[in-house]
Amino acid sequence: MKIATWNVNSLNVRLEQVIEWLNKHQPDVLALQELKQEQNKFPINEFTKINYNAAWLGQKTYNGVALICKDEISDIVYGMTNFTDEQSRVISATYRNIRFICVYCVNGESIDSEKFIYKQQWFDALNQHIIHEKNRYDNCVVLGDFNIAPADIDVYDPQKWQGKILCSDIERECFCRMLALGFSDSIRELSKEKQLFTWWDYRMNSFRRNLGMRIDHILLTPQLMQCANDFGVDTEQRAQERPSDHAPVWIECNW
DNA sequence: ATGGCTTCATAGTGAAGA
Repeated sequence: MKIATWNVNSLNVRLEQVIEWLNKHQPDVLALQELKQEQNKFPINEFTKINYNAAWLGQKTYNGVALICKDEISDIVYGMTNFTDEQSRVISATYRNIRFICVYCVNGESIDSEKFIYKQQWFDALNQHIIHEKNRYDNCVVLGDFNIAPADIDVYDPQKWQGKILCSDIERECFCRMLALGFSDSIRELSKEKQLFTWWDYRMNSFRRNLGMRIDHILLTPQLMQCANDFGVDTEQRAQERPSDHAPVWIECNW
């Protein structure tokens, strides 16, 4: 089974690239973030045309998440349990008896911002949601744009970013607490201690200079982690014309 | 130099992303 996640930074702009990517890579599941598209504008026909199903949660202008799957999707939950959020950031669904939780986590702007308070509250709610889902399903995947670089190795210039948004101790503790619920950071484990990035700022020629961060993650429960055998970050996609600032990230497991 | 670019929005002295 091939499982992928990609923050597409507007599905309106990137639809053609997403369809091409699905055709080329044929993942079983692709989690998308930042659709930036109203619920009723989601181009479901473009996905069914190439034999994919989808569950999505959109809104105007910002956020928006989707799960694109090769086969039947069931038990779709929109948003988080016990947390009312006007922002469309979470969708959960079952595919081949595995629970997939697609997340577009709060950015937070800066650690002295109001949005950073929201980020912390939001992650508390996400943990509760994950606990709830994990009680219902043995095998879970939490994947998406976490907006957290878990360690210094995940940052191109840790000195410059020390204590800053995406890299603060508070955020890294949030990430650790999530793993402590019973998940592995699959890309980190499969790549060992190798540095790799999933996002590069549009500015400063960041991609060409490889000034990036690893903020998109695929978290796996133990049985799934045990059968994970390959992974990749599709930097070719980030190198294309008019790319998203995030690259697709994928893992393969014998499931 | 706390900028640089991209998207969505509106016509802002923009807002937000990461």
